[in-house]
Amino acid sequence: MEKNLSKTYDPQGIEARLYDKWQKKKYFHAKVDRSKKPFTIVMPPPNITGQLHMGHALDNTMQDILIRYKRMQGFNALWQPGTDHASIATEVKIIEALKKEGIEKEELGREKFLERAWEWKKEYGGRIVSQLKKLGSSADWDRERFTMDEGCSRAVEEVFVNLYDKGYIYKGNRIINWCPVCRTSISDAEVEHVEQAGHFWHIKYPVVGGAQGEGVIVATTRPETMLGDEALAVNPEDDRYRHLVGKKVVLPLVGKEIPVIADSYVDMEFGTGVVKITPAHDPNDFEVGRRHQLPVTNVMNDDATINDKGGKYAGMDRYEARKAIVSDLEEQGLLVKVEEHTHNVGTHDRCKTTVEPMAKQQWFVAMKDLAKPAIDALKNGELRFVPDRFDKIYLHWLENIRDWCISRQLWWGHRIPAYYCADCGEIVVSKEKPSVCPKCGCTHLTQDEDTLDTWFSSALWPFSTLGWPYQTEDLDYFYPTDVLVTGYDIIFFWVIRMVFSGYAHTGRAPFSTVLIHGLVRDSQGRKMSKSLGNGIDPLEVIDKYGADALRLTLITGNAPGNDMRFYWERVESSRNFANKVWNASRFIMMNMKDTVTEEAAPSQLTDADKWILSKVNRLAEEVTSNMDKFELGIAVQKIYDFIWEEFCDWYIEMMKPRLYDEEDETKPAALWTLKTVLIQALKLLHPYMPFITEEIFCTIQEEEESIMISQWPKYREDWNYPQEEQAIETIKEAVRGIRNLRTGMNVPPSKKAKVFVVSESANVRKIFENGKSFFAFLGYASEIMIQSDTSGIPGDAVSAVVPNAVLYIPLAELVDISKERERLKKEEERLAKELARVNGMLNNEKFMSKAPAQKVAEEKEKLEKYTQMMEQVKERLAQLPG
RNA sequence: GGGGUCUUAGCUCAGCUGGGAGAGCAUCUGCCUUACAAGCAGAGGGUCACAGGUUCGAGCCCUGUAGGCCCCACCA
Repeated sequence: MEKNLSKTYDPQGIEARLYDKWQKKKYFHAKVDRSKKPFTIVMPPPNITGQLHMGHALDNTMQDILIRYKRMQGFNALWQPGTDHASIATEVKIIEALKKEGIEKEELGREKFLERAWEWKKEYGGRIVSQLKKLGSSADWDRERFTMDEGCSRAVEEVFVNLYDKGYIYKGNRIINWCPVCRTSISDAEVEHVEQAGHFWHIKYPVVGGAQGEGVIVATTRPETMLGDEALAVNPEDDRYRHLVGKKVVLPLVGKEIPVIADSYVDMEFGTGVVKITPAHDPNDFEVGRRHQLPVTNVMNDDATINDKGGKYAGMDRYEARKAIVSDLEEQGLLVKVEEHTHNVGTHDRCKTTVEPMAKQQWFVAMKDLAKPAIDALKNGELRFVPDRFDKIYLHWLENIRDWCISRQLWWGHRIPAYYCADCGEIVVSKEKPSVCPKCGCTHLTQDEDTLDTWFSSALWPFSTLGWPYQTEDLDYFYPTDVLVTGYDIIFFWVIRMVFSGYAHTGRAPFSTVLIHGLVRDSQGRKMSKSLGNGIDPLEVIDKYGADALRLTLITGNAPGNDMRFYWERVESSRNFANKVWNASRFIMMNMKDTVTEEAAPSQLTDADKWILSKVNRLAEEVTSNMDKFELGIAVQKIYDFIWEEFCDWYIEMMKPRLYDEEDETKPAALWTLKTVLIQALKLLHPYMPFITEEIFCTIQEEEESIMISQWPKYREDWNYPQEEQAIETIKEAVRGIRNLRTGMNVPPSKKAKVFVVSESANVRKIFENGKSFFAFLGYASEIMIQSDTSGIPGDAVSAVVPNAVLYIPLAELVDISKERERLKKEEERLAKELARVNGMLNNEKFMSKAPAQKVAEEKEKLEKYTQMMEQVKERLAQLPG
């Protein structure tokens, strides 16, 4: 079965072919099967507007690793994929496209606009899905869903009506965050606070009936809002202003009289201790206004220009108005002073526009009660974050949660299922449009114009995709899901909302573990962004180096929840590893030829075979344990090290003499071991590097269909060979000793030399005897002499001391006695240090009485080993002439 | 204002429940040894930010300090 493979691994072509095969074979598809345990992950639905970026690549690689791992472990693994309609992002794209055609959204009309949006979705919505496939994602595409498909929309209606009926959804006039550019309300989670340099304007409000020039000084950062002032407030404890409470002041420029009120909200220490109260444009003022029954006067239009309540300022943009107002105040002598002031300004996270708090009629979800089970979930262990430091972030947000503004003044999205009666004003919330008004019986009903926050539908994703609100088999079997993988940046937007929605509508947490990852940054640590132009396209990386290399790069050396930097050099080194795996496999297959390699009996295996079997056995155990703890980076590092160092650099090299010798009786055992260990390693590597492992597996294992449905390696007690492991480690040390000597003397590998191994231990001599052939090969030896004493060894040989043995290489013409002494002295020094440390511990009574017995035993063993080596070094030094 | 996190080799980072610090890249030396030069064999390089504490033992746990980053927050 000789195989011809190219000299380097070329992912191009292989990846597409294998992915097609997997899809055709339906390996990704999960069906309800009560005989198997389910393992479910829902994919965070990427926006239909999106293009694959590094964040997606990392997020989906992690999910694919977990899914492939569980699938191989025999779980019925479902990775539920789909896309998000992304209301505002998509709407903006459509508007842009229309603009290019010279069409305004409004003139097109709602219906036509939505047609355009669906067309757009049809054309571009699948783009990111095909990109995810390039990454190797083994999601169940047969189950692909869309947040606005029929089922998900049905779930949205169900939830809305349900929460409304229970009183959790209400409509009200409250302060919301308004984006004047997007012309829609946004939720608190979408507001980003950015520090900005501004001014603190001190304005004098004349007291009604007061003396000439008497006034109250108020400091504000936003003078334009004074047009909507309804009061001035002072702290009730503030002696400076006590006499003013109950009096009236004149609102400058407007001329209307407003009261001075006392409210403990006012901080006496800050500013002048007097606050202007603008109920319509500040959340605090809104609350104060409510307590004091103040009117709510909205002075702005939706584009943040001043409205007709603003008198002469009407029509001006808010910043123009600010300038005009300040200059008018100055003219009237009411501007007392201006200070520099930096403060945090709320901006819309997607367009960076400064949001305008405004009182408006909107729909809200009352959060307090709904948040409770989500808080308890963490405390009673139904839900956990990995890493657990995100617990606090989650809890803090939930414990301070405010009602969620869910209505958006957009067209693309789930339209709010509320209907208004034109005749009597009745509001009907219903899944179906009512034909008549239940109150007055008329037929003049119109649906609410607004749509829902995009996160309202994605909050239902873990169960809406499985059939909810219907009690489907899928829902019953696959829900609740197991792990949710996402970045820390969307805990507030999505994770929290899924959790409380899960409890509210299914009575359970939608998943038990949230695995959090960080951001992929550029090589300078900056966030990758379109505006900076520093983004690296994962598809470009895949084209150049392959999906496996990209995946390995994203997972290696990265701890959960931590950000990472992207370096091309790291992709290169991942690619190099792929190549290493490729060539090791190629080498093994080249040597297999027609040899039938049946399972070798333990008696046929050499020490080296048992050593590597034992190693791969423990590797499987450790990797499994790491993966169960979501330590993907640690797991893959171990696989990498095993394959490259133990398997390639040592084991394959050890095997070469056996493979090259046609007469060698142990050759079949060697081939069997090579193949077996390779396959074990490939399986462990498969979740991380699915393509290359599949390609090799299918070439070497013709009888098996695919590595992705093969069985995950399990620890086997019969592959545990501690003694053989020890034996090979001894020889490895000897090989290193020889190589060090030779390098020190600049002896090229082509110059072979005789090597003497001297040991008083019959056991050690036996170990070397057993490993003689590869020991000679690895140590560039022309001949190996194993003996119990130094008889016959030339006096001018160089030597190296290893545990329980001394090696001698007679290289008369190259030996430099002074260098030899220097080397030995150095070794003596090192051993002395080690001995001092070990003795220190063992002579420490407290250590002896308190340290665990195993640790004490370990140290005693070391003492023995070092003492023995020290003796050898001293003896050797004494032998040296001069 | 509150919270989190980081500070480990020249660079970027690992280091899982405390038991004598690792990787990749970079640097230096020698090798085209019939799987791999995208490779092999070696080497150098770290007071684990600083100061205390707990412990037989601390990169790891506790307290404080300094600096960086992030998140949350209704001082106008």
